[in-house]
Amino acid sequence: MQLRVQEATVDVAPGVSCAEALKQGLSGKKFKSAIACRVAGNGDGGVMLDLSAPVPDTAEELEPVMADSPEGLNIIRHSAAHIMATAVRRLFPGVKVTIGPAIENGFYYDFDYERPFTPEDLERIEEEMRKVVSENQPFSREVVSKDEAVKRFQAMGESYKIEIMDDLGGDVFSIYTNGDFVDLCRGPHLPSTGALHAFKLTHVAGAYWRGDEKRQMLQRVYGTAFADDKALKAHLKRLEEAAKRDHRKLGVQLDLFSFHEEAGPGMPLWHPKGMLIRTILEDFERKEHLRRGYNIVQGPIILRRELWERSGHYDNYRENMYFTEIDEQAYGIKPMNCLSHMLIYKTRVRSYRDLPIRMFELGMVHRHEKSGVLHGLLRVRSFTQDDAHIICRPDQLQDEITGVIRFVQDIMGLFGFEYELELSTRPEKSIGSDEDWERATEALENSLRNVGLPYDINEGDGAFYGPKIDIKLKDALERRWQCATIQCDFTLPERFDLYYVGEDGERHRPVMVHRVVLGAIERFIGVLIEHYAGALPTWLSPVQARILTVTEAQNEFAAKARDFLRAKGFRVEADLRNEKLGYKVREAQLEKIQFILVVGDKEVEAGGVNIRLRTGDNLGLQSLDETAARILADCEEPFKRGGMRYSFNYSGQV
RNA sequence: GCCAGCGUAGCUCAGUUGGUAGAGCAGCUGAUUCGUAAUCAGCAGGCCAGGAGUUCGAGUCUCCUCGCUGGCUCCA
Repeated sequence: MQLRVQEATVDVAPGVSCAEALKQGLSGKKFKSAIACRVAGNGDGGVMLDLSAPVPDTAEELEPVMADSPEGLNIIRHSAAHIMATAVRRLFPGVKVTIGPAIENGFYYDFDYERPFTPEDLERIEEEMRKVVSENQPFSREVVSKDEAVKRFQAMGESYKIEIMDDLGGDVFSIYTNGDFVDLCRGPHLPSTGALHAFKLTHVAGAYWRGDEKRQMLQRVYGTAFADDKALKAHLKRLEEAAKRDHRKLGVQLDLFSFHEEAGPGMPLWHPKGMLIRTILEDFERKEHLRRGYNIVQGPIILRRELWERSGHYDNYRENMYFTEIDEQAYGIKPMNCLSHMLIYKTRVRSYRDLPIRMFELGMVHRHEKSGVLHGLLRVRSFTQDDAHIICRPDQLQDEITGVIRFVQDIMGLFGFEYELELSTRPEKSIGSDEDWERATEALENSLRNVGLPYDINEGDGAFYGPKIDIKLKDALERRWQCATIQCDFTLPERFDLYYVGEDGERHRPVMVHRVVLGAIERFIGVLIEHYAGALPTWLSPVQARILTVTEAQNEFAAKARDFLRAKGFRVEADLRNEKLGYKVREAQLEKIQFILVVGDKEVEAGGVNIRLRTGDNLGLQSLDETAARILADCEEPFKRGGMRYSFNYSGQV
């Protein structure tokens, strides 16, 4: 039999182990870091082979899997999980293992043990793992009948593995052995434990068995592993850097917002600079909604409880709502803005000619989120949605959804965000006819296709009243946060008896689309801060420029220059303190101010300023007019960049 | 809500085996008038998250509550 490893051709005997085949292939020196191999060209695009398994006779070509490829990293990390389980079983007799997959940037394994693991345990486990690695135990694969597998796991007391097999179904299972540890596993793995070169355990956490909060809480141990030490160190360094971009840290440093135990958890308070960012963003949004044919409306923060009963929110989300009572009347503090919008719709009879009606509200809502989920600005209890409800005819649904997706596309492009789209379909608990669901899901999917954006399908993850599209952004640590969402709703128009008069003179039921673009302003600003590491684009910066004097002799001119720029609408401060220039520069730099304008005797004489950017670049002496032109150009730059569907003309001036 | 960890001055942190609270930065006062990331000196600043307990004595040990952090679950 002949095996080809990329350019290298190796002759191996039939039935030789894959590890041996790879070793021979590698002697061609083409794939120094290959850790596994794959059979290519066998019809279904190739299968991963375990290195310890014999090469099947059908094999023609072997493709190397490089250690630093996504596939290779998965193999390394999943093998690391097995090695961790091996170590844990040695250290903690009586522990039961459950599942241990590779995940983004690492791996974990869930254990059932009599007590939680401590950070000290983590160190011991890591140490024991190093021993397992140094023992260089080969991973070997066997395919056995279910009866045989059950017998073996029963003997080891591994009841979870049996439950997994029952859930998976099937008659035969592959099991992997290294040393005395046997695990139910699909594979593949490294050839042996000694091939794991760089790993680190990071933290322990509780996790429910099968992700079900009613079931056993297990101990999850997280770790990370890479092809080599250099890559591992680089990853840990990245995490350190990411921590510096944490919006909670920057929020304090830049004096944007705060939380108070006295005010209540999840209730942000906006300081002047943070509120200025919000104001600019909100102004921008109002303009963008108006130009897209939305109407701006506003409803009250509290509405009578009966209304929430009618909408179904009282039944479904009572636990997460705040209530109050006034004059013996029960009120609910709104967790959503749609009810007011529907009441506005109902104030008159609407014709088919009036639709679609798009109502936009920067609506402050309150949701009593579970205490454990709160996270800085990214998950709060009091927040403002850039919410809109589109009430339209069924035949308009598709175009309306497409319009919203394009809107989202524009905004995300403006900020240079990468985002993920998910289409969520009908959940088990839901209301509405099959026909409605199909039509709406199809409208959402068609729109996604029309716009040509890639998306994932999240089966059964829709809201109970309709399917939806979610747009997710990443924070500094690459955790995903839902921002924009587009949801179809057949229920509320029904419950509130919304109708329009059609061409035929009859009453018809409209469809309602709930949608947010930024999502919650709070969350969006949190993600923005992390995205830009606090250095916001000039149009959004609370302070666009600061004028620094070298000595007090220039204070008069500096104040004039400040007033000149302010009169043009820019947000400018003057630092007239009796401090050294270097000190003032440092402060401005730490505050991430884009334009640092230095004024000394030379500049006063020339009637200009010396421009230093936050990048450290020095643009030299510039006139005040030239300075104003530069600030403006900087404001408009993101709007002019490619990829935008509309040309904005917005400098963020307040 | 669940599991674990943490909570000392506005911020970042130190605080020996339990013996009565400390630094840097920020703030205030004064001096200094200075050219692109920290001028010097002085002053002030704390119910050690809150409560209960153990102890002659608790920032240090135990329990409860609150809050924060990392996960899990949830997210209309």
